[in-house]
Amino acid sequence: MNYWLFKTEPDAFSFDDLLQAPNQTEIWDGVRNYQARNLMRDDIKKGDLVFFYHSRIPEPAIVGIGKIAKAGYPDHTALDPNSKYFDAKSEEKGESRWVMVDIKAYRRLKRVVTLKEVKEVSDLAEMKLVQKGQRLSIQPVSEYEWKIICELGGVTKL
DNA sequence: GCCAACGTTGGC
DNA sequence: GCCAACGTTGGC
Repeated sequence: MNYWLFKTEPDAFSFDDLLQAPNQTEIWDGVRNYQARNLMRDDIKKGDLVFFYHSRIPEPAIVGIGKIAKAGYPDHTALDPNSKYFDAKSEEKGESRWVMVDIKAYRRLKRVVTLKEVKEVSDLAEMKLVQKGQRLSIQPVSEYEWKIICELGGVTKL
């Protein structure tokens, strides 16, 4: 079992949107960064748990937990000329060079854990989230960090 | 293969 | 909305 953190701008797609999706499951498409893609392709497995992080808002925060419902598979939006995620290079090749996963809502945190709080906890100082210049939209989270944040979020039992 | 120009991310 | 930090692109 591995743990991850996915960033999203809630104006575009929020944890509430995931809760309201059919079967509370949605494709995680549109990732166009090689590092993030490689994590989805190689390391993210069905059943892994994911912190849902809301970025680019006045108080960025971890708000919920999702579970990987389907491991990495080709992101077909790269081949769809009508998609905002269309990728000409994938089309040239005839196959998508990008990867997506399916994620299912699992648990809302009882309390959101803000970026500010994460920065204040010395045991979380190593988290990618709080490293300077870290923009990766999909990040690994250690089991230790996972537990601390669950505790801060009021989630004691998964 | 270098690197300037450009585009994106995301906290503030 | 600004802008620093990054990632990608493409001419050479």
